[in-house]
Amino acid sequence: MARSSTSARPAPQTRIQKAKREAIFDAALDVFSQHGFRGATLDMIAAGAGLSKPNVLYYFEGKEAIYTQVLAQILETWLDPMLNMDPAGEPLEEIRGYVRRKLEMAREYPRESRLFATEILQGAPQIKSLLSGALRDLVEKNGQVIAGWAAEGKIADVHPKHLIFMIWATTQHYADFRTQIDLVLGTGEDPFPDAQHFLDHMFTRMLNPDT
Amino acid sequence: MARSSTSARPAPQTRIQKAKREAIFDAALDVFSQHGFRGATLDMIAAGAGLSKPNVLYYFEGKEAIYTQVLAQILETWLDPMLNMDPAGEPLEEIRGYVRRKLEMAREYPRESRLFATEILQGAPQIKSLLSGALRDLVEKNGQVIAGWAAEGKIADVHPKHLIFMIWATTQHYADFRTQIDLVLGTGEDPFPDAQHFLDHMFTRMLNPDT
DNA sequence: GTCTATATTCCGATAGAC
DNA sequence: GTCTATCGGAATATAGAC
Repeated sequence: MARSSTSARPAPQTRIQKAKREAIFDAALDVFSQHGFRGATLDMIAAGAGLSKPNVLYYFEGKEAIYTQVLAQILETWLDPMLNMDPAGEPLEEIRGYVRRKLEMAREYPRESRLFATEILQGAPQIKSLLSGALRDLVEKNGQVIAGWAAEGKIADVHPKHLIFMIWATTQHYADFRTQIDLVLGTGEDPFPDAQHFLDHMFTRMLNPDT
Repeated sequence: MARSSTSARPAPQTRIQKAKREAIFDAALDVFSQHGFRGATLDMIAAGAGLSKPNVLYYFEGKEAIYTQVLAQILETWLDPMLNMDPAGEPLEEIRGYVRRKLEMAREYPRESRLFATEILQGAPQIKSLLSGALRDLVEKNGQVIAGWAAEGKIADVHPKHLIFMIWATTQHYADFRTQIDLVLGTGEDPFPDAQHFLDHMFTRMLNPDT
């Protein structure tokens, strides 16, 4: 009679339970990123996970709990482990490397990008504090590194925070607006190779201190 | 017994009817752009328009009809009257002018931008044909003008379509991700003046043919 | 743990009085 | 034309058998 049966829902214990929770997570990411929170239904998530609806609710307290936990999970990989400029590094390489990693993220994790975009578009009801806290500090810190490089003449004199916004906008665009890009390009081809080359070229031109 | 009472809903006739339809349109744009189609409710729209729910349904055939018509309406001002490069114009001015007008649109019509973004994020179910038709042609045409300028050495040699994507991404970002921008900047200040100057500066650097 | 059946809430749409 | 009241379907969540 120690510590069992006290919590409302089981913490992941056995391998099987963990696997099912992950299947639900994955299906939920699919559904929420495509339809938004309100547009998603438990039936869709259950079907995607290969479970019945009540069985999904055995593992999670409810639809909102699933959404909150999925969002929290993706923020760890999204907000923003890659924004970590080394003041001692080669400035152009540091920034271009960040652009490359962000574009790689957009390519590999488009569902996460779209879910994040949906959350922001709707006013970031669940992650306001994270944006004004941890993310703000991260932008402040890295912005100062960039400003330092500019002051030393190692890169062009650009507004650091808007540069970061521009990197976010241009890279995430290839995940969030992928539908539009594919339809406008018309070809069935992967836009990322061209995008990678284009962005590398453009940020190089923007940051070149010698012009 | 000529032509009355045949259509299911009244076409806008009197001034008052037209005004109420516009009030509904405006409220619907508010609600749909913030919550998406599924997240919006007729009660929200009715409240925003100052009408009862059945009264809203007197003027429109249903929720989906409202959404479709609002979307069609905004596309006229959004997709994309500003993308009209003059081959005989000054290249840098043509492109910078387009950036400026797009950013101005993001500032003046953020609801339209967000509704459009939501529609694309969810796979553009209603406007696929428009994207692969009219918009695709527009990008093709203007892309060739830009490519011509690059071939003549009047601007740097950049990938024209990805340049257009970049303009869309960077300008719309200030409408669609405004919540994030405000929280990250922390100050309550309008980000658009800095954005305007920053983007003008950056696109100038990107397109300068002499480097 | 997992299911079928069902309770409950919410929302789009309609009926009908005025 | 506009309202109150309500129907009917959909979706979240629960009950209870197995």
